[in-house]
Amino acid sequence: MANYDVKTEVSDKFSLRGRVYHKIREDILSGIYKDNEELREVAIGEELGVSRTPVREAFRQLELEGLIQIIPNKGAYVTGITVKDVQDIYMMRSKLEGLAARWATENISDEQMNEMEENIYLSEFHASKGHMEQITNLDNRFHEILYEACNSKMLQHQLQDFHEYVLRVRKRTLSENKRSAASTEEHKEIMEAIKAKDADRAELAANRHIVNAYENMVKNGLYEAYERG
Amino acid sequence: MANYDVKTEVSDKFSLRGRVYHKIREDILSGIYKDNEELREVAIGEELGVSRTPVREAFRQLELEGLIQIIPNKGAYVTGITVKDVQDIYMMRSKLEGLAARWATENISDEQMNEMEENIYLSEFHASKGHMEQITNLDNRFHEILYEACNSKMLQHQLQDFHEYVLRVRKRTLSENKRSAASTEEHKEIMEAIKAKDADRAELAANRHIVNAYENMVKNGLYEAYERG
DNA sequence: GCTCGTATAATTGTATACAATTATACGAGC
DNA sequence: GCTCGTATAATTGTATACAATTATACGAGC
Repeated sequence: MANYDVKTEVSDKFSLRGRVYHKIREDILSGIYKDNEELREVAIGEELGVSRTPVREAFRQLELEGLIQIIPNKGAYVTGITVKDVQDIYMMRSKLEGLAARWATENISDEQMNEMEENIYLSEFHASKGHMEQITNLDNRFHEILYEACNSKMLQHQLQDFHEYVLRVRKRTLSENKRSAASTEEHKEIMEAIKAKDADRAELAANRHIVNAYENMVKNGLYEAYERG
Repeated sequence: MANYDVKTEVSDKFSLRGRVYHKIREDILSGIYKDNEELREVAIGEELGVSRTPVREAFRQLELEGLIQIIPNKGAYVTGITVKDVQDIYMMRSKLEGLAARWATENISDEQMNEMEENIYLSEFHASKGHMEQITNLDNRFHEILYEACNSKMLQHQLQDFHEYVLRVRKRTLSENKRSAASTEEHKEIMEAIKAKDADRAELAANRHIVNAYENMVKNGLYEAYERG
C-alpha cells in the first residue's frame, strides 16, 4: 500500500544484524540502556545469541545515527536522547513539515489527494467513536501521505527519521488525552490549503500543527514521563 | 579551536574502517562510483589493502546515510546524489539555517559573538584582496560558529550533515565567481540581527542567505558541472 | 596508606574460515 | 535457437582466531 521505495532504512529486519540493530536501538530509545552506559560487544552478542560481527555492524549504524558514541579501542557509550533533544527535533520538524506541505501543494497526485481526504473523513468518524487505535494509525498515515506527496526523497527520508525518533512520545500523547480532535482539525486545514493550491497557507498550517503537538505534549506532562523512560 | 564535542561523526579517520568509510563516501560524492553501481566487498577491500570486515562496517554506515542501498544477500548499490537532491537539501537547509540563526540569537555567548564579528571583519579584508582560500575557510567557519551558537546538538548535527553533502558544490561556486562579496554581506546581516537580538530578522536573513547561495549556483551553471561529477 | 609500575585480564580491531545465498555457465530437451 | 534445470562459481552472512589496545589487579617502594 504505502510506497516505501525511497526510504533509506536498515533494509532487513530478519538478518541477525538487522535484529541486533533494532533491538539495541529500541532499548536505547526506551531507556533500558541509560545515558553513558557502556555497551560491550560480547555481552550483547551473548544476550541475543549472536557473535560479535553483527553486533559491531549494528554499533556502527547506531553511531552514525548519534545514539551511541564509539571511542576507538575503548568502547561504545550510549548517547541517549534528552528532553531538549526531543524539543529541538519538534521545532526542526515543524519547519520541514511546513516545507513538505508547500511542496505537496505543488506535487501531490490526484490519488494522494484522494487518500488524504479519505484519511480525514475516516479520522473524524473514528474520533467521534473514540476508536483510539484507528486514530493513531490514521494520524501516522496522514503524515506519510504528506511526505510522499512532497515528491522529495531527501525531505521524506528526513521527516520519517524525525517521526521515528519522537514516535514513542507522540503515541502516548495521542492516546492519553483529547488532542486527537484538534489534531484531525489541523490535518484538515493542511489538506484544504493543499487542495486550494495555497502553498503559503499549507506551510503555515503544517508549521503550527507540529508546534501544537509539541506544546500539547508539554502541557500534559507526558514529556517528563518520557524522560523517566 | 572549534568545538566538535557534540558532533556525531565517524569518530576515527585513522582506523582501517574509518579510512574505508571516508574513501568510499568521497568516491560516491565525487562521482567515481556511478549511480546504481554495485560495490563488492572483496574488490574494495583489495583495492585498499584490507579485509572484508572493515569494508562491511563502512557499508552499513553508508547505507544509513543513504549513499548506498544494501539488498540482503545480494549486494550494495550506489544511490548517489542527484541534482534534485542537492536542490532539496539547499531548501531544507535554508529552513533549518533560519532556525539556527533564531536560536543563536537567544543563546550565543559573548565569545562566539566576538568570533563571528571577527570572522566578518576578516572576510571583508580577504575579499578586498581576493584571497580565495581564506574566504572559503572563513565562510565555512561562519556557519560553524552559527551552528555552535544555536546551542542545539540536534540542529548542529543536522546542519553539519547537510553542509558536508553540498560542500563540494559550494566550494566551486565560491571560488569561481564573484559571489563571495555578496555572501559576506549576507553573513554580516545575519550577525547584526543576532547582535541586535532580533530573532525574526536573523531567521529571515539566514533563510535568504542559503536560497541565494543556491540560486547563484544554478545561475552559474555549476550545478550541471556537479551532475557530470 | 598512597603512588606507581608491571603482569594479567578484558575488550576492541581485523583477518579469515565456513555456511548460506545468489549469479553464472552450460547442456538437455524441445 | 530458446527455455529451463542443474552444477559451479561468486558473493554475502556470520563465527571465530589472533593481534592490538585498554582496563584491572596487585605488589614494590616510599
